[in-house]
Amino acid sequence: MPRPSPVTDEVRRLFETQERHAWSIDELLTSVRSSLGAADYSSVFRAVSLFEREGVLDRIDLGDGRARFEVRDDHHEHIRCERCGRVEEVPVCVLDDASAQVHNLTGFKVTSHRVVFGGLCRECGA
Amino acid sequence: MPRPSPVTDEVRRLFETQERHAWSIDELLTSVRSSLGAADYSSVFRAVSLFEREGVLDRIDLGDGRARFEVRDDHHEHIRCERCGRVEEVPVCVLDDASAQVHNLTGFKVTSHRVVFGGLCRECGA
DNA sequence: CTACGTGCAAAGGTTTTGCAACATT
DNA sequence: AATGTTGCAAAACCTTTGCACGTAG
Repeated sequence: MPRPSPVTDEVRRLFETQERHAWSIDELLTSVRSSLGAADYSSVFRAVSLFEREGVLDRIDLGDGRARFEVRDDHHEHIRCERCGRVEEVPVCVLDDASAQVHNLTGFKVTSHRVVFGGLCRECGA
Repeated sequence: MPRPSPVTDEVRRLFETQERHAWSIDELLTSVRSSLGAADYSSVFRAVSLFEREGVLDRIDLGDGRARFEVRDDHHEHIRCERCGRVEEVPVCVLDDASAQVHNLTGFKVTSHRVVFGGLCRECGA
């Protein structure tokens, strides 16, 4: 039986139950603190690092200077509001057949891609 | 007549004459030092910041933790070797007509996008 | 003398790690 | 007693800024 690990458990629970996408460590920490009362940044960091090592989470970089984590599932892209920073999921992969073209153009063996759209969300665009 | 500004001039010269894409500040600094003998990181930083403000350079983020700069020109995507970090240009935009689809799917007003392919360059893939 | 470019050093922000304390097995 | 989880603090890494110096106008 594993030892109690409230912080790690709460981080896991957040990813399992919440609909949120692309959690930053700070966002996770805020949520964990509201549940547990207290927690340290490094503990949350170690939790997501563990899950990333286990292959449960993917680390993504949206270009806003902070790492974000989300459950590893079907590939998709992201869209981030350039005004408020809100991040949502683009539920399709628009590049599935572009890789061959990229290979032809560059000679690289394409193994991954990462797309981030920028824009204004419904609230900010109004 | 402007004052002498060897560092700024040399950074400008690198962008004007070199074929390299997506310079990081450290890469610029190394190159400037090999030409001028000595230069400071902050001077190179201020040069690229100036050029970015002037609209001559674009800052891009390839997800490797360092800012990169390149001459503002026709929009294109990037591909980065996941092993050696080499960055090359993908001389097409594979997303020109995907924005409307993204808008329909998310409701965001799409104003930009950023694509980074990952892969293995010809040397590393062998 | 004034203004600008530069170097130096330090501040900021985020990620990462070392270490000791603590609790559970 | 041993081990794993956590908190605290500091290191590490990159970007950014404050300040003083030196030089050209």
